[in-house]
Amino acid sequence: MARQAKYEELRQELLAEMAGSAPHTPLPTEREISARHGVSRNTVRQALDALETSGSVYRVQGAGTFVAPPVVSKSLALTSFSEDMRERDLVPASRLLAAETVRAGRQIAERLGIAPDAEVVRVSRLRLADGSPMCLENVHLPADRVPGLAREDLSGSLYALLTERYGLQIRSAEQVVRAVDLDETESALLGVPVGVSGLRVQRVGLDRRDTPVEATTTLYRADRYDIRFTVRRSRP
Amino acid sequence: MARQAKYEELRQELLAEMAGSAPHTPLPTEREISARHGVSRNTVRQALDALETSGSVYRVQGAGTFVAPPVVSKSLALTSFSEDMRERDLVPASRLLAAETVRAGRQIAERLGIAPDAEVVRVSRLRLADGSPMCLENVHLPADRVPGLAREDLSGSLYALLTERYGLQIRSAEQVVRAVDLDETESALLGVPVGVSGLRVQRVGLDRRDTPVEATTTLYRADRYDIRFTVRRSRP
DNA sequence: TAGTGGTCTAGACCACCAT
DNA sequence: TGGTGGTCTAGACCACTAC
Repeated sequence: MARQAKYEELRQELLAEMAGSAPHTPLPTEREISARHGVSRNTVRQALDALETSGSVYRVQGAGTFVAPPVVSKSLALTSFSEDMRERDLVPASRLLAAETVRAGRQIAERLGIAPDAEVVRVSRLRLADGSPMCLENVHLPADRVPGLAREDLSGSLYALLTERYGLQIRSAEQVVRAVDLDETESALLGVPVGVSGLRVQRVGLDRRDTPVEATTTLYRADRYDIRFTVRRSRP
Repeated sequence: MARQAKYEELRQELLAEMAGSAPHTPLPTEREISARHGVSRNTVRQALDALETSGSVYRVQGAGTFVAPPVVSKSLALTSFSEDMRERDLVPASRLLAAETVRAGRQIAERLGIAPDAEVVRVSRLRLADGSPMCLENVHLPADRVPGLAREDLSGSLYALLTERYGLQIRSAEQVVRAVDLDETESALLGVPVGVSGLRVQRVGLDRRDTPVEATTTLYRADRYDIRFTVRRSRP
């Protein structure tokens, strides 16, 4: 059994202690937290690093660490549709449109790093939030890595299925976001007027060896969906 | 003068050494890099952390650290329009549409955390890439923090001007991305047909104390612009 | 000038991977 | 099993902030 890391435990404790504090309230100094919780200062810094990355605190050298003001957006993380919807307080659901094995084709092959005539499993689903359409999702996976997938239960989380049934863990993803005009079929499925805008997210999911496992194109209704995130200046 | 940190120096050296290597080539072990460069292993890990975040290497516990395969997207960082275009090998330019002092109004006031009747400087610019329109940019700044801004030279980088002239450093930003239908005026300025889609990015720039400094809405041509980034699974 | 976060060291043990 | 990255310790000095 993998034990919880100390800095992770500390992170959660600090988050709980901060819960009632006003923005810009100073946290105890790193040395104080270190002494009070009986851990080294490096461990405290690991916990604070995580809290800073997630946008919960900010640090000013020479001054201290402070509770960050509430933000609209936390930093972007890789989430499944279900997780994404639950974070927005919406109830996720799914309607399977197609599940079949086909040849990859040039574009999918390039994204997955396989041969164009290799077989891929294509799973097409209409995803719902609070009972009404939110997006169209089209997933492609190399067929040899997911034998029998098309016959599995595809109503729930695909990521969970990949992990439990096939031992495939998606650890990161490359995404390309673009605005597009929806065509007639897409508009009809999403329940919006013809010709309005949609948000298209193309994703390539990678395993821990940075090898492509999944290529997904998702088409969101522009009137119900946006992407929120925090960015930081990297190197000055 | 601020000296360069050792881990930053090491990061650049490792990046240079990796330049010719094939994807998945193992790097030396952390202990080896440590010995060879005469730094502690923690410092090596700081350098590797940065390289992992930027998508240059990936690490597998128990196995090693490896050169990451080339990716379409690096992790998202806060960049100015000029920096963004240069990364895409395009030449940035600018046409000033308006620079004036106005009342904030409800929406801008909320984003900047100021009173609705407070004064803000509004700078509206058409931004060009390789000579043709790329986006419409509308920046709002609290007037009391940038006195005289409307009379400055606004043809170049606004971020540089804010830093040099007013000592304002934008360290992070919250962004909201959405697909929208362009109206007649917007289409005309961007040089696209009426009714096509645009990508709208709303940004609130924050200083090192997480205080809002700038609220910007940028409208990109969907046919010329997309957003690319890498996301990682956060906590399992 | 005192105190803060930022960087760095030289150890140590653990969890995990390949063999 | 031996070697890897992941975590952790107990120090130290530096750069910067606030007073």
